[in-house]
Amino acid sequence: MKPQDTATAAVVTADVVIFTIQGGELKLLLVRRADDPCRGQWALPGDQVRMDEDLDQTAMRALQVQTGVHGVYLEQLYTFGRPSRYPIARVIAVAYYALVPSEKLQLQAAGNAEAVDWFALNQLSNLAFDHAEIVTTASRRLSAKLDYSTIAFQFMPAEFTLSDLQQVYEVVRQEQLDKRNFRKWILAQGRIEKTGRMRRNGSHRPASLFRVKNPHSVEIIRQGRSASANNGVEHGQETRMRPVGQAAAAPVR
Amino acid sequence: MKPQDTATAAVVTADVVIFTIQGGELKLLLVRRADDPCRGQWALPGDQVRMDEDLDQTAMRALQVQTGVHGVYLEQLYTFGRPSRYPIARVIAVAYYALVPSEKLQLQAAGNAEAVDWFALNQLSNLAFDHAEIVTTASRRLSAKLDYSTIAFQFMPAEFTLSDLQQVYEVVRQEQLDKRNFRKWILAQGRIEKTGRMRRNGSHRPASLFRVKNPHSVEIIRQGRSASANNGVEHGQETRMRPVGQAAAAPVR
DNA sequence: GCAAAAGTGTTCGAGATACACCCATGA
DNA sequence: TCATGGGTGTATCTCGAACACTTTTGC
Repeated sequence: MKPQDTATAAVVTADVVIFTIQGGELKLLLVRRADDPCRGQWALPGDQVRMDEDLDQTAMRALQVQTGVHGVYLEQLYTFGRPSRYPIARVIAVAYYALVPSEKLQLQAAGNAEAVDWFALNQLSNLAFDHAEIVTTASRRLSAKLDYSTIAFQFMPAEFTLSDLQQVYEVVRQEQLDKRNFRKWILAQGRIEKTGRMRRNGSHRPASLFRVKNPHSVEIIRQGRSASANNGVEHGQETRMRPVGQAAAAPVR
Repeated sequence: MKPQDTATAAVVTADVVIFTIQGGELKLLLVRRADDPCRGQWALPGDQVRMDEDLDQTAMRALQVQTGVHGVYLEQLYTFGRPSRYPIARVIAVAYYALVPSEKLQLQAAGNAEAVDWFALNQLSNLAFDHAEIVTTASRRLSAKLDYSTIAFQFMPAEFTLSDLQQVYEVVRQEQLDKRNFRKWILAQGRIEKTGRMRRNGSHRPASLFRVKNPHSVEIIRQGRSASANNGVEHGQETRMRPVGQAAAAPVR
């Protein structure tokens, strides 16, 4: 509140946990650091917040520079600020997470990264700083949000099969789902529709392709109930539209 | 990631949205600023993050200094960092929200506040900076979290009636609930128990008093389902214990 | 014809919802 | 005795969970 009193200025960074589904695994993007501290260690992509830059913009910029993708789902996760989390300086990290469709993968090491690669979530080498903690938090958030929002669609390319979509849920939640129940459930939501095209993929029956009706919105599915209301007050479904290429506003959770 | 390159140091503050239930209304605590900028305007309590201080600690400190309470529920909300949100300097606010039982209210203007008071949520005068936006975000989070966690108990004093508790849900969600269904639902959870004592409160039948079995934990109630699993994999209920007087870790949502 | 994934319905049970009256007290 | 909030039970409905076989294709 009183920035002029004690000049406790800190460095603020935006670091991004970038998820994708690849080969039936949940993977995330790491960069090998070219600079000290922690030179040579794998870390989350991220960068300092510039003076005239919004936090979301920093996250998007870091995302774009490291992966070449833009217009993907990006949401603020949590802010990590333990004094000891970074050696020497006081660095506070505003962590974001992003979901990238498996089609958009185009890697390019750039900036202060000497290498970029995808890692399966359960086989991470030891990460720089407190980035392991950030990854854990992001995974939990992703898994939770899968259950009460339409975030899963953000992993999907423009056209996909129901098996593709089911796989997202299975990989993130780490459990097998029943095909019939999954299809009933996902179709009952009315958020996807058949494109009319089919994908033939091997020596078996071809699969119908679907598209998301409203690909750039992430909606909250289950509004809470907890106990029954006895009047007609309807408090609207939470919905947030997000222009492509822009970060989401502060989320409901 | 490279704090030494461009010295983009910012001031970081922790600001707290402090909720309580008072007189059947959801209220929050504001302070009138004694200093520029925005001198004389009402704002959220908060302070600069000190060099050796965790973000949670800053929030707790601000909370304690302004209200004299400690050991209440405190959770990080979101980080606000628009470049224009604060005049002159670049100030990034890590926002928290806190829930205070209605019994613990002890106000005292201190620090850089010339006055402290409670305001009903729907009659806020225009707040300093982007604090109105922060309050909106906090209210949404609170309302959402009521539905899928046991956060409501954090509003309750040590002993309370079921009507008291129901009122919390009604006030926050802004709708009337059916008494029978509410009691069935809340008792079926098995998280509260009768103390054996009664409260006599007026010219009507006395009410049984209850206590929370596990008052310092906030648990996630509804684990998501989305589609039925067909194997026995049980992924544990999310539960976080939080020592009294300490801030919560990064939440699931 | 055979391997491999796509596609499809029904039954069951738990929990959410709707709904109305008696009880204990103080004035 | 009356006004006030405390306290209780039942019927119905919705939705999630369990469960197995046929279809279409490529080889």
